Amino acid sequence: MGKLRDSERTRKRITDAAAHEFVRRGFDGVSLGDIARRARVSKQLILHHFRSKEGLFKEVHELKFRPPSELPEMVIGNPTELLADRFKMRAGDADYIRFLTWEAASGRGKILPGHDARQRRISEYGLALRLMQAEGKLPRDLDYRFIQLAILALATYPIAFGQITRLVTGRAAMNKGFQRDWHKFLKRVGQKLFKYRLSECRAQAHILHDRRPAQET
Amino acid sequence: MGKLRDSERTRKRITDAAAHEFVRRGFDGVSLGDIARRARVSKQLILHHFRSKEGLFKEVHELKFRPPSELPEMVIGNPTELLADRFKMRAGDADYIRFLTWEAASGRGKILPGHDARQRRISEYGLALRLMQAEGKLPRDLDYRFIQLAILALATYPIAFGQITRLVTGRAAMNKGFQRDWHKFLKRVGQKLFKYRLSECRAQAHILHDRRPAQET
DNA sequence: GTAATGACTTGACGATTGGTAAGCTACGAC
DNA sequence: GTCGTAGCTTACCAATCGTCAAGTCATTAC
Repeated sequence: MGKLRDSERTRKRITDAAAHEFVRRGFDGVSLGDIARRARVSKQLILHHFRSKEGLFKEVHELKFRPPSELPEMVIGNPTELLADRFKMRAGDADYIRFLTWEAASGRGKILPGHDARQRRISEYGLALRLMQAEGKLPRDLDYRFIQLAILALATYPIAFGQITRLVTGRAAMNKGFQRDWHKFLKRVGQKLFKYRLSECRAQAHILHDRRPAQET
Repeated sequence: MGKLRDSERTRKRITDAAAHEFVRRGFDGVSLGDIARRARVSKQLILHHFRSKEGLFKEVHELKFRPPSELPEMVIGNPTELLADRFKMRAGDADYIRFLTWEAASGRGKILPGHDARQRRISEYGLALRLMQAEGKLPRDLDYRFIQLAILALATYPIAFGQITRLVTGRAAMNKGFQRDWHKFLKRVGQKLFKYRLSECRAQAHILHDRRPAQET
């Protein structure tokens, strides 16, 4: 039964509402009053549970938008489907992408919330790619970090920059038809990019570069 | 010599300051006071010249971030360098990308400022790509609109999502070394993707799809 | 000259912002 | 029971938000 006072429940009500608002209008675009209204709670109660608007924001990030550091989800299947798979994941998590987009727009040089966990997660994925290269499942003439960045770019951009996707393709990024077609497109791109071809391997052996990008600016 | 009252000059001062602030902190993150301080002008004077904050924003978009509809810049050279060339352009226009990122984050479904000019510009580029397909300079098994979107994705994403680029590559998107390496990477990707190979052409002829994406959601 | 225009200043406006202080009251431990 | 803790409310706050109104003054057309 519902207790009249249940801090956990109200905290969840607040963070849910906050996540919804932050994703849609960004930190500066949302007022505590907006969140309070949506959570059906007084704004002072928000301040009571989370010390400030900033505190609420950090908590929301922690709860809703930090990658679950436990389950690794590192199931990497066929290398030619890396792109398409990643896009399918991204398409199912539009809110997260929106969050990342706000972060990208507003965060010039600021320290990232949850930096360490994210760094770890990303490095793991990069490591998996490097392993595939070592096994000959991915071309070796491409830096695995850049492959990773390219995967994220192709999987994320159409959803993040929905206005561009609409201008270019005439369809919304959330349109099911578009997502199906883009998925197919990425599969084909993945084949062209990542299929292991012995002939190419030999032909491009001379441009194999082992110079790895420096670690810092 | 400087006249004491020169509307054109002060308007420029204001729009310059506004562009700077809007790009860095977004519409909601900036107050008229901020802009006024940077332009060294009273905020009431801003309202005098542009009717409102909204009006100022639209004017700034018009002046600073609308593609110059005159010069076409449609110089498309070697198809395998489409990606790399586009990235070089983007890298030189970081402010514009930042502007696009704010737009992407905040503009869910809103009508775009300067929609028509942008639509025209983008369609022209798409047309150029289709022409290259017809001439056999680009693979025909990829929809030219998706090629266009992929080009924009790979050219824009690393700069727009600077925080991700840093996590993945360890370098800032504005780092010259990164830009050089990413440019080289895109050149190689362009070769793998867009080089015309007769053998593939024959092999993949059966999946040639003429079903074009529908025009609307 | 002088009058009109419009660039610019001053001073305030009501609303809303994030945040504080103090008190009330439901709950759980005992 | 009753008592302390903590969830929650009420009543404020100073600051800042975008905007308006009225006036000053430089410039220009005549």
